Amino acid sequence: MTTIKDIARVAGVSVTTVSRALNGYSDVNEKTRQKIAAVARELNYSPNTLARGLVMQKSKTIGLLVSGISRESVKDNFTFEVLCGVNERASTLGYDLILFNTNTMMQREKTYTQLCRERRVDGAIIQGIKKEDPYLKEVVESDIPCVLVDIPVHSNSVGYVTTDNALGAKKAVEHLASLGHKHIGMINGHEDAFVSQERLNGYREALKECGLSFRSEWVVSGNFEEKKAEKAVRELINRHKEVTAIFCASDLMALGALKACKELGLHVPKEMSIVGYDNIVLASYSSPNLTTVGQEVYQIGYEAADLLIEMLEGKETNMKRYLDTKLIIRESTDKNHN
Amino acid sequence: MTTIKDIARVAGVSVTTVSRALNGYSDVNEKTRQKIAAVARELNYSPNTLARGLVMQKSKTIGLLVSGISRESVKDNFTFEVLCGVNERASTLGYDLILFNTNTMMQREKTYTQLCRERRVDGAIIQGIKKEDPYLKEVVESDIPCVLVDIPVHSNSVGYVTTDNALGAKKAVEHLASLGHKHIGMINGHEDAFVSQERLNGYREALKECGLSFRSEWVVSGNFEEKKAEKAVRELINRHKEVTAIFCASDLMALGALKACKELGLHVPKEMSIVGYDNIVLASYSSPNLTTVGQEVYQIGYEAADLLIEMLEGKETNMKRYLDTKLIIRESTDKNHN
DNA sequence: CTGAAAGCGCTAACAG
DNA sequence: CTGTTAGCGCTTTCAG
Repeated sequence: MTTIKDIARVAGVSVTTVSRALNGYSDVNEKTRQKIAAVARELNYSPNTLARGLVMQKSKTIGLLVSGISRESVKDNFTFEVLCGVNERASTLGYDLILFNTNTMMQREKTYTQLCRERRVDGAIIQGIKKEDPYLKEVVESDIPCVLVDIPVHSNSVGYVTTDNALGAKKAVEHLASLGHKHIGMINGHEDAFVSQERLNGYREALKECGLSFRSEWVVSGNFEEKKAEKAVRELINRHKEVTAIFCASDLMALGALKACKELGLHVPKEMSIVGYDNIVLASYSSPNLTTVGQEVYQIGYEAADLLIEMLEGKETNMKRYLDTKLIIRESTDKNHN
Repeated sequence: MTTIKDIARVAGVSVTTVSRALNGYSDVNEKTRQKIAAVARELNYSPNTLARGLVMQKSKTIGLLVSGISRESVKDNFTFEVLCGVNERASTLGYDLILFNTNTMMQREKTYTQLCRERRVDGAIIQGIKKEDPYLKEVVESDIPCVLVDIPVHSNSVGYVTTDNALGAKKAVEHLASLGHKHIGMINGHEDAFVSQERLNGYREALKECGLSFRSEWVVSGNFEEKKAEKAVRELINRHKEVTAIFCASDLMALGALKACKELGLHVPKEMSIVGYDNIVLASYSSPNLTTVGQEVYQIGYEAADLLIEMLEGKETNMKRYLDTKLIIRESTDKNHN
C-alpha cells in the first residue's frame, strides 16, 4: 500500500509538501502540485484515514446507534428509513457511517460512550432507545455530540429531531370527531417511549377541544406490537360496546386492530373506524387501507445527520428540529353510523 | 481522553506493560495486571482503535457496500434484512460495520477499492450490485477480501453467498404446473441481475420437465418494479389470452401483477394464478396473499458476515455458501379452471 | 516479568 | 514555496 512517503520519494519532495499538495493547500507551487498528483495517481495512492484521524483527532465518522436492527424490526422499517436518510446526508457531506447495535452492545458489555470513543466517532445519532434506558442518561452526560431521534432531550452536546407527536395525534382524533364519533378509544405504545406520552397528550387535547370526554378505560396499551394490539382491541371492544372509533399509536397496531375487528365481525369502517400512525408501507396495502398520520421518516434521518454535522462543524444552531406530520385519509375511517 | 501513557504513569509501569496487560498477554505479573486494570477503570480508559488499527494494519471493520440504500428501496426491505443479518453476526464476532453507499460513491467519484482502502476495512460485503457494474470487475480484481450477495463470482479473495435461484424458480413453476396450468408466463427482473438469469433458467427447466412448451413471448421484463410489472402483465394478458398463470421474479412485481389483474377484471386465483419471489412482508398482507418463493434474507446477511470473517481469519473455506428457498403456498394460486 | 525504542501514516508548527 | 522535526496512541521486537 503506497504512502505519502513513497510519493515523496518518487516525486523528489518532502512528505510535508505531498501532504499539503494532496490536501489542496494554497502554498504549493502549481508545478509541484501537478507532479505530486501525477505520482499519486500512478502509484494508485489512497490516503489512510486511520492515520489522519489519529493525528487530527477526528475521524469523519458518525456512529449510528439503533436498537431496532434485529430480526423482528423488519415489518416496520422505520429504522431502515431513518438509516437511509442519515446515510444520504452524511455521505454527501463527507462522513461515513459506522453501525452500532445496542443489543450486541449489552452482550459486549460496552457502554455507549465506550463504543463511540473507541472508534473515535465525531458524533452519534441515536434511535429507538427507551425513555429509561441507562444509555440515554449516559448520552446526555457525556460530551460526545449527539442527535436523538424522537426523544426531545437536549444539553450542551445533544440535540434532537422529532415530529410534533401531540399534534399528529390531535389531527387523527379530530378527524374521527369530525366524522361524528363520540366514543373514541386509543391503543397506545409502551410507556417507555416519549412518542407514546406525546400521542396520548394529543389524544386528550383533541377530545377536550372537541368537547368529548376522556375515559381512561378506553385507552389500552398495545406495546407497539401487532399481536398485542389485536388482543387489546378485542378486549376493549368487548368491554366497551359504545366505542365506535380507535386511534392507534402505530400502523402496526392498527393492523392488529383491523384483525381484531375482522374476528369480531365488525366491519371497518362501517362499524368501526381505525386510524394508525406512521404511514408504513403496509398501511396502503392492507384491506381496508389505513387512514393514518404520516411522518417523513427518511427526512427525519436526513435532518438528524444534517443537524449533527452542523453541530460538529461549529455552526450556529438551536439543536432542535421539528418535522411535520400529515393526516392521510384512506379507507379505514368513516362517518359514525350509530 | 486518557491513553495508555496516562495509565503507565499513574500505575508506575511502562506503556509496554500496560499494553500487554490490557490485551491479556500472559507474561505479566498478576499483581501488575490488576493494578493496571484498576487504574484503567479509574481513569475511564477506552482504547483508541484508530491507533491500534494503524499499527496492526487492520481495523476490525467490515465495509458494507449496498446500492439499495436509497429512498426507493423501502418497500422491498431485502437490503435492510441483509444488513440486519450482517450486523448481528459481525458484531458478535467483534467487527464493526461501516456503511458505504454506491450512489454517493459515484458522486464522490471514488472507486470501491479506494473506499475500502481509505478506511482500511479488513473486508467488504457487497449487495445489490449489477452484473456489468464496473465495480464488480474492480472487486474481483482487487485483493480485498470480499463476499458477494447473490452474485456467484469468486476468486482468490472473493466469495459469495446466495440461494439456488434456478431451483427456487423451478419450485414455483412446478407448483403452477401441478395445478394444471399449461400456459405459464413469467415476469422477470432486469437482465443485469444474476438472479434474473437464474430464475429464468429455472423457469425454463421446470417447463421442460413438466412437458410444457417455452414461449419467449410469455416472458416479459418488469425490471423488479411494481409499476413496470403491472404494465407488463397487462400487456402480456391482453396479447396472450391463453396464459392462466404467471411466475414473477419478485413479490413487488407480483403485487403489480395483482393490480393488473384487478384492473382487467380477472379474478386471482380463480382466473389467473400468480406466484411471487422473496416472501417480503407485504406478500402476506396483500389480498389475495401471495404464494411465493421464500428466502431467508436475514440468514443471507448472517452467512455473508460469517463467511467473510472466516476468510479474514484464515480459516479453511471454499468461499461459497448456498441457502435454501421454500415454496410458500397462500391464496394467489389455484387450479386451472379453463 | 519489564522497559526502551522504533515505527504505523499522517499533519502541523516552525524555520528557512 | 519547501523541508525538518515532532508527535497522535498504540504494538512489538529486542534487551535486560
